[in-house]
Amino acid sequence: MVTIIDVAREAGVSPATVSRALNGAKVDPELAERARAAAERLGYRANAMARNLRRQKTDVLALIISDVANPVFTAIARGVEDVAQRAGYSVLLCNADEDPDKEARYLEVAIAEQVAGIVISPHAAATDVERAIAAGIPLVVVDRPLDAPVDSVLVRSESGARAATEHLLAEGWNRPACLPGPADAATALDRLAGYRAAVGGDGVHAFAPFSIEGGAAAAAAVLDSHDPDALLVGNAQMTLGVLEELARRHLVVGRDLGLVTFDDAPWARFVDPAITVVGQPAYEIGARAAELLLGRVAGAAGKPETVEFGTELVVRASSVRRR
Amino acid sequence: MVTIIDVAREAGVSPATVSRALNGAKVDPELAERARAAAERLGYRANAMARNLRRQKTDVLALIISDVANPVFTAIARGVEDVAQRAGYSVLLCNADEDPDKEARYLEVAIAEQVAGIVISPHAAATDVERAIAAGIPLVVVDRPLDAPVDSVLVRSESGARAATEHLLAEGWNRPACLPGPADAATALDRLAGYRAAVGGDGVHAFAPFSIEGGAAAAAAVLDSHDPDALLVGNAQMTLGVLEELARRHLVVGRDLGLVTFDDAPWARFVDPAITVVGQPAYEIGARAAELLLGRVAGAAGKPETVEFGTELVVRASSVRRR
DNA sequence: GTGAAAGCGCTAACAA
DNA sequence: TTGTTAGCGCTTTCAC
Repeated sequence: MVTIIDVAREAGVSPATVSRALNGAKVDPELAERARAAAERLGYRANAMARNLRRQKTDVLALIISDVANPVFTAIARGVEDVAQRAGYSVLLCNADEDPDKEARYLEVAIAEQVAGIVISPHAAATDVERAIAAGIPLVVVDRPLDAPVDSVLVRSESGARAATEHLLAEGWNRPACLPGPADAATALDRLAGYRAAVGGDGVHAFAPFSIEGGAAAAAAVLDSHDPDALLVGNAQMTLGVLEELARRHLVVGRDLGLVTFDDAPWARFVDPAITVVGQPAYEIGARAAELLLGRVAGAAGKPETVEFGTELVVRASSVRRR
Repeated sequence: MVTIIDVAREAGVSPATVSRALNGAKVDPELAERARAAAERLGYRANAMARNLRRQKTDVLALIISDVANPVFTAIARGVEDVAQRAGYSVLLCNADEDPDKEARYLEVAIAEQVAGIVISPHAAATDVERAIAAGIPLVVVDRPLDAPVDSVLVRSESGARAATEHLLAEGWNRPACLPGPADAATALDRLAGYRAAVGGDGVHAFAPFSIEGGAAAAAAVLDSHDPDALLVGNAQMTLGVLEELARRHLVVGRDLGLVTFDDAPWARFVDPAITVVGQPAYEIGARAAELLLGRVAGAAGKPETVEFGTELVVRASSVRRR
């Protein structure tokens, strides 16, 4: 490893001067040039660990998302990354995989690595972020709210679910059921609440994980126990499982059953029939979260802020009753 | 921040003893317990930067992938993560987004952060990994080969493309065209070569980026200039664009046109018609790459190793001619 | 087995 | 402006 001392020796200046030259502080142009040339010649890369240790801060943000396979989160990641990149931060992407243990482990890693800030989509509202806060690391929550006073960038899931359900009812599907997701996810509960507001009662629902298997299981559960004529599904992953289960039962979407799902996955337009979705502005959510976070990193004080984005109902064939 | 010195003071022992106790070195059980209790009481988290600086190594691997939105790469990521996790390493996931600049930037970050090792799916065969190698950081390439002597975990794209094309021909599609991907990606060239071997000539092809837009553009190009009756598509993202373009032209897959694509995306079974795919063992690729890398991290010497996985043709409706 | 002390590579305070 | 020096928090000799 070539250190700043090697460079200093090579350039015939002091390590401090090399450091200043490479970090854009005021240095005699001639010496700066010598330092730069020497660094180049030796292929010098500043050791980030040493620098960070000394500076007591990093230029790395951690983004802990609940599922990389979910297109919503990859879009959020893009938003976070673009904003962070532009501000000179790199983003450490961590995939918690809807697993609270993994999530906790990544939080610990983020703290140990002393990241400048954390964006997290917590698996459950009870996720413990105390240690991060205690360590003085700014933290912004996305997608799912948290039982803690932190900055949040959320989506009005409830009104989205309500609008979607009303749309189903208006299309003549009179017995919609709701597959909101896992019972410990706040967004799932919000969706269920919106659904219930629209049906004007308890309705029918089945909790299940945000996964292909979860979707299949939940669909099977409501189809076995009740006789729904439409489904409101919590996310795109689940929808794949739902489609699988429906195919198994020879049920045709748009004829036997109406379908609306959360998340406008890129493939939603191409399945048969095309799927009506409740779209979320995922990229913007990520970007806004990163902006909020960078503000805190820069020292912005004040109460935790909550930003809420609306959803957009994109009507396609799956929710329109075939005549 | 609570440091090891605070803990030492609290426990009435020396910092060295605390360090030893917390890292499982030989310490008197009684003192060890006191140290552990004090650490717990104070909520002590070892500062990873300081530790790494001192130890001159990290327990973080970097995984630089070309596109998080591509299900193949998220599956690879899972494989890498599972193996790394089990060995006590965390994985820093970097999304190069098929952008050589971003890719280079992440490589620099990985070097600066002194990661223990790097798994990378390089955008192009010319990607420069010299600095990483010069810095002594072990590196394993996945999915796409590199013009450098490094460990690689690859897929036999050529034979996969060949088998897929032969399948199309056998199904009676006599004029298949190939949309292999971008001209600077080695896998794209391999796929083209396999296709050409099967058609026994140059055939028809159009290069385009591995993206939805790329797929649409490439499909438009071959449809405008030639009259193919089948398409072999380079990846799942592109296929979404191809489907879009075909819909725009009112061409029906399975009737007007046969279709086979690389990558068994989770949605491939559900689009209309279900898509015949050349599946890759993505998870295993990631897992194998991580194993190889950890071997090198642990000091395994020897020539660069190349592991090749086969592909699997999964025949669905899109390539079967409707009667 | 334990503690004192050195030092990883860097930057910031201080002197010159 | 530049160089010298101290020290970020940790682990690891080296004495004891």
